[in-house]
Order: sequence, then C-alpha cells, then structure tokens
Amino acid sequence: MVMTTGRRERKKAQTRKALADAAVRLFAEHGYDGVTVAQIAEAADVSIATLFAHVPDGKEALIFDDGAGRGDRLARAVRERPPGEPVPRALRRCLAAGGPFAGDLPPELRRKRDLIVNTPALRAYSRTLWIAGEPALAAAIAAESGQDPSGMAVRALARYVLEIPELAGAEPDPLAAMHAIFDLLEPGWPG
Amino acid sequence: MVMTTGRRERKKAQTRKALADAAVRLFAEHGYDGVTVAQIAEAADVSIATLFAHVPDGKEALIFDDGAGRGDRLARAVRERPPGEPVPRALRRCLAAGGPFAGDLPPELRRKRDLIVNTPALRAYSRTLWIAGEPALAAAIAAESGQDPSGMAVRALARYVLEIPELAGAEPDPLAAMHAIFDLLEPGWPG
DNA sequence: TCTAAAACTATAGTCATTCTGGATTTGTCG
DNA sequence: CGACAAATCCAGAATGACTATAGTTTTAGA
Repeated sequence: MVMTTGRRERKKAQTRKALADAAVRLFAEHGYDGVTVAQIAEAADVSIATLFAHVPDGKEALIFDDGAGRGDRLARAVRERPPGEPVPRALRRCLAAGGPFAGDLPPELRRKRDLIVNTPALRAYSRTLWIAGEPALAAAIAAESGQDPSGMAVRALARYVLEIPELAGAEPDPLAAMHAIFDLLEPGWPG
Repeated sequence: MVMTTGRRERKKAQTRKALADAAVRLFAEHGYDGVTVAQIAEAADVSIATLFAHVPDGKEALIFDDGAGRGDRLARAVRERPPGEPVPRALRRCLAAGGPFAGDLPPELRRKRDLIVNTPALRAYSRTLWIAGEPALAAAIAAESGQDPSGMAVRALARYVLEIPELAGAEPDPLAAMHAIFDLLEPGWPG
C-alpha cells in the first residue's frame, strides 16, 4: 500500500525543500565554499545527520531537489517526438526548453542557474546528473536508428548530446552554441 | 640560474616517484578507498604535510607523476603531422599509441591502467588531465581549418576528442571503439 | 490503542586537506 | 670555509565532509 500523499511523504518533501532553499540562499550569499553543511542544516532546522539522510549524495546535491531526471527527459523527447521529425531536431527542441538554455527565467531560477554555472563543484555534479541518462538516451536513439543500444557509436552520441549543457552553458550565447554543436554532430548521425 | 640537475631537484623527483610507486602498489593491493594518504606517506617515508606539498591536487593525483601533458600531446600531433595528412587521422594515430589503447604494455603499466579504468575517482581525475589540453587542441585544430579557436564548434570538437579515452577505455575492444567514435565525428569535421 | 517501521537526534568517529610554527637542508656568495 | 636566504621538511592541531552508533520520537496501519 503506497500512500503517496501521507503526512510522512509531505513532511519529507517539505524538509528536503527547506534544505534546498537554505542551500541556494546561503550559497548565493557566501559562495559554495563559504558555507558549511552544518550551517545549512542549522538554517533548515535539522541535524547534520538528518541532512545527510535526505541528501545522501552530499553537499553538491543539496540544491538539486527537483529530481535527477534531466537526461531521461531527452530520451522521452526522442520517443515521443512528432512523427517524421528527425531525432536531432527533437533533441534540439528539448534542450532549448530547459537547463541553461531557457531564455527568460524567474529571477529565483536564474540565480540558481548562475550559481551552478559558476561553481565548479556544482557544474560537475550537474554533469553527472545529465550523464546518468546516457543509457536511456542511447536506448532511445538506438531504437530509432535500428542499432545496437550498447554499441560505441550510439553510446558516444548519447554522451556527447548530454554533455552539451556543460559545454555550451557558459558561452555568451548558449543557445547558438548548442546549435553549433548539433551542426557538428548531425552529419555523422546514423539512420 | 636554473640548475635542472641539482641535488635538490633530484631528491624532489625521487620523493615524488616514491610516493607514486607506493600509491600504485597500495591501491592495487587494497583498492583506492582501502588506502589512506597517511599509509601512502608512511610507505614513502615522508610526513603527510610533505605528501601534500609534492601532490597539491590530492589523493587522486598521486599516481599521475608522469606529467599532465596528455592533452597537449594531441595538439602537437596535429601540428607536426606529415604534410597532407587529414587532422582526424593524425589524432587517431596519436590516441592509438598511448593511454588506454596501447596494445601490449609491460605488466606494471597494465596494472596501473586497469586501476585507473576501474576506479571512478581515478578515472574522473584522468579525464580532467585530458581535458586540460582542450585549449591547446582547439587552437591546433582551428589553425588547420582557419576557424576561430574560441568558437564553439572547434571547442566542442576538441573536447569530444579528448573525452574519447574515458568513453572508449572501458570497452571490450577500446581501439575499435575509438575508431567508431571518429567515424561519427569525421563527417562534421570542418575544413 | 498497540506495534513496528521510519525519521530524527546527539555524539563520536574517520579521512582528506590545510594551517602553523619551528627545525633542517641546500644553494650561493663573500 | 662560513653565513645567510630560500626551499624543504615535519609534528601537531584544526577544519570540514561524511559515516556509524545507539537511543528517542513520530507516524502508519491494524
């Protein structure tokens, strides 16, 4: 019996959000290295042990409370794209919509995005979140082009696409940079 | 006056090597996480403070004593390739010669390579060493194709090439995997 | 209400890394 | 040679992330 809306789950999500909010605020104020996990736990009014129970992946994971499913979104975009649309175009669309490429964000999210882009530890962790979706994306691409999902060509393609945010995110014009990379990858695209 | 062969430099290199040797041996015996830097310092007969003076980048950097210049080798391979040879072919040759792709290595080096490939922390650090050569490789590629060295297309190309070792290094046939990736990148290659 | 799982906490570790402050060694120059 | 400055070394303490333990509170569900 999975009661997804029990008080327990609600409190859990609430605490997780309090931790993420405290982390974003404090990081923005004092910088990532200028804040200790003890201070974040204090600000969220929980013990350090509880903090790590909620965020087992550690300090860098604190601000990423909105699920890890970044890479998986791309796989879904491929699978559910309009019929006839080429795979790379679907990927361009999906990438452009989120992550570092979205044009106008609420100031709160913009601050968070800048924080990630400008903090090496957070950028690196963000990359691992994206890359975790590699098998899913490789499977989706392979299904469309009739290739082996574990073959190197498909795997590399998935990896290269998933690394675009980190590669283009810090450019003056991230969106243009993203398209430039796709223009590079598309000629070799299978199928 | 830079006396490159003074006793000081010699002792320094000697200690650095002792640390690297002790680290490789202990890591191979007990695994990366099964060894503390204190044990490595002990085995090399130096204090912990001295260990960090020799290896400021920390535990992962211990076994990489042979200069960081991996990525730079690729840039040189491009610049000094035989006249008329396409850039990608020169890169294939250079990559195939070293890193995880070399066929027959002395058992000592093979053990070290397996250690790196099978240890996430070491693999990640190895990647940062490769990637550090991105600007140099991008400059070399740009010079050949008459493009802007800081343009996204060239930068992405350099990055993607430098990530081949991490991407293909763990495959059953690393060399074949490497060539598969180049077959993917070459159609979009500029110039 | 009763019970067992889940969540919370304080406390005490372990480990990597940095800092401090002083000793020792080495290159150089008079 | 002998002294001086720089580089090197070291013990020891401190910081900070993270883990392990063991006991307390809260909640879900019968």
